[in-house]
Amino acid sequence: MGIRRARAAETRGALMDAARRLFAERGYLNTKITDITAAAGRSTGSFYEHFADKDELLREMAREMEAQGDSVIDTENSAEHDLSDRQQLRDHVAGGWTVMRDHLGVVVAHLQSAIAAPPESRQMWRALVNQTTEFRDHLEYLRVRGHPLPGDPTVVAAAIGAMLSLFGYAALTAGEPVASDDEIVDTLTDLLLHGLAGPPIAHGSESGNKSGDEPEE
Amino acid sequence: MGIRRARAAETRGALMDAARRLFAERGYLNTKITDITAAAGRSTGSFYEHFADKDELLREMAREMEAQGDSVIDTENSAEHDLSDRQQLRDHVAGGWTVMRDHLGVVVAHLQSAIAAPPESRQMWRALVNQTTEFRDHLEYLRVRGHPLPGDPTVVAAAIGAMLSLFGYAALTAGEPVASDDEIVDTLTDLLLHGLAGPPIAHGSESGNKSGDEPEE
DNA sequence: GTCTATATACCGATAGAC
DNA sequence: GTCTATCGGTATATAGAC
Repeated sequence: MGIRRARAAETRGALMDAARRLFAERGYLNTKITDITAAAGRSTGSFYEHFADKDELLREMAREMEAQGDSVIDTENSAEHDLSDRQQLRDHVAGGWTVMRDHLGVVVAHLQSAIAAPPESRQMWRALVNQTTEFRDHLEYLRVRGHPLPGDPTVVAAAIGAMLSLFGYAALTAGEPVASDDEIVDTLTDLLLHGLAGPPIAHGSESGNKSGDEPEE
Repeated sequence: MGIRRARAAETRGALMDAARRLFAERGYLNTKITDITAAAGRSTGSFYEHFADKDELLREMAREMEAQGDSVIDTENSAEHDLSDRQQLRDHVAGGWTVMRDHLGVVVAHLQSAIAAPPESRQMWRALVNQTTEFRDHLEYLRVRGHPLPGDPTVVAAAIGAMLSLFGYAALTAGEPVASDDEIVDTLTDLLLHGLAGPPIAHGSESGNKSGDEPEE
């Protein structure tokens, strides 16, 4: 491999690394292309040798993320998942949470990009549905087996995706941690599994929750 | 009342009406001040006689909305609400849904504005917490009475707020209705009340009704 | 491929006539 | 208060030297 190509790949990588960091800090919309090149120690013009625009850069970052084996919600295709089983549901929630943590820049950028689009483009609904196809399949699997669902699987999946996306965005950019990762995953899992009514009373397990953390205003 | 003042109020109203429509269609971020003035049939400079900038216009729209008696989530201060009661929970969900429908422009603008801000500003988390203070209070009321919650009331309320905000945004801008309003409200209510596990086999409230509803096999 | 310099476009905001 | 005209700042994208 020639030196030129190595240098090129290096620049490309430097740009993407810088973008990841800046997107997580300042966000996608507020990060200018000159910010990225400056942070990467390259010139403005160099950017366009590798990407057509900021949007293509984001798509490349998403491609790379998924190539690493992570996806936005979950990747398991087994489809034989029982989301009414706490452990399996928790695995899904935890998986999504981890992805958001580890790829905060990409996730932030995606959400900002989708919501900055004109509402009439319907982009947000499409994004939500696309993000949750696996989840919807699992719900349909449940329904086929006679399990009662709160509503149409697509709608339920989208609602859950909306919760995870926006809550994740808010909590992971909140500065001080809202709670520990485990607490959050447990909370979201229990909320999604049994709702506010709580689990059927077998032995009235106390809601052993106590996070002395009070996020103010 | 002088003609000048009437004309001024008229302009102000025309600008706000145009903004409401444009925000709902094109969104807050994509609507330029000149778009608003053009749609209102006024000149660019006229805008600044009534509002310092687009942000102040939005705040005024929000003020007007709340002055009409609606708020983003709910306005009942009774605080003696039992969110584990389906009817009361449904009323809250339906209330929030109706507000989003009737003030789509303001709601769209608020969400876009909050999520377009730099993540480091922590604005989204603050917005979520502020939007759901009432809800959180109701949850704390539940907890005090010994009802088990999925987690910290602030976190649970924020998660629910995130779901309603983003799902509402997506569904109400999806073009063709995702489902009827009643279906959506019912679905969200049931999801939030009993989760994916579903209600204990014979739908009782939280009473000692024997549960044991777990999908077989 | 990378750089510097710049064209282009756009939008927010203001000045000043009426 | 409303208008027309314009300034000033800023970001994208390109041109052309190296």
